[in-house]
Amino acid sequence: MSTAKELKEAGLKTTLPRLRILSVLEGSQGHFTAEDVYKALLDAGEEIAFATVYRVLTQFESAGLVLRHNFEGGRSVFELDDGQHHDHMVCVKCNKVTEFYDEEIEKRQQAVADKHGFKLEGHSLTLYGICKECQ
Amino acid sequence: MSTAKELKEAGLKTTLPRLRILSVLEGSQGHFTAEDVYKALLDAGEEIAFATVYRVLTQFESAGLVLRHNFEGGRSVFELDDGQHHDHMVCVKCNKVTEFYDEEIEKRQQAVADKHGFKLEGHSLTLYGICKECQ
DNA sequence: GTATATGCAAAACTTTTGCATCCTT
DNA sequence: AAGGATGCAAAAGTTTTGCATATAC
Repeated sequence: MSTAKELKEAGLKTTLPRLRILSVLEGSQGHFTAEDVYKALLDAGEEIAFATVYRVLTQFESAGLVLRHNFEGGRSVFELDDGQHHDHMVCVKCNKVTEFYDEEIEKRQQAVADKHGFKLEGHSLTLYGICKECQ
Repeated sequence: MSTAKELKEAGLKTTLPRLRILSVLEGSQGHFTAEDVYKALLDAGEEIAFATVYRVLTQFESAGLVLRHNFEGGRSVFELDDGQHHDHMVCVKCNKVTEFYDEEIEKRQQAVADKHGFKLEGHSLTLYGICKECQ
């Protein structure tokens, strides 16, 4: 799965800034604010404009390549969308983000929506607490 | 449950702006952006500064009188904290907010946290979709 | 009277946008 | 060559803050 191909399939031109941002998102952490991405590129010695980071992340979101989350704290957090839905646990001390998936929770959400005649289109579930390492 | 008493118990002086904001929050809708509160007061002919609305809401949050939510859309939403925990369904068309509570979801969240050695302190669950009226 | 709260304006932050220039195809 | 992308700077939107004045106790 070449990153260039991913861009093509999303209908986006293969440009250096986009490839660089994609490669950051594919890094180990998985969850990034726009600033995280910007700094990661600067640290790697790669020039980029902050506005471009936002524009590209927004395009990636529209193209379905990236998910955007609004955790507490006011800043958007972005992650690659691998198609596997999951929810998040965020450590309030170190900000580490851990993913999880619980079939029963998913089912109950749908049941709750159904009960209210609400047509469910998506959801956001985030657990806040202290991760094992920070306790 | 006089509102003045609520303020006293929270350790806050009983001032007119605070009483007015409290009375807005006690209104029927239940969920307000800072702007909602500000406009409600202006519409009622009561002068107030936008900064005061934010300051008071933030104080109320610290005092445990009010909960602050970060739904999609970037603006904070505030509601009185009546002590009864609940989650939210937000209509993506009319922005109406409906509350719900599901015991099973709560339990599963704790179970997920336990499984990861995560000390759960809170959570945020919001369902997005189209409410009955908007369909 | 003293401490605290408010109003106003300005600042701080995050995110978006206009426009000239540059790059991809 | 043509359309779209980037960089820069400025704007927009939300929330916070400094400071003089006003208010609660």
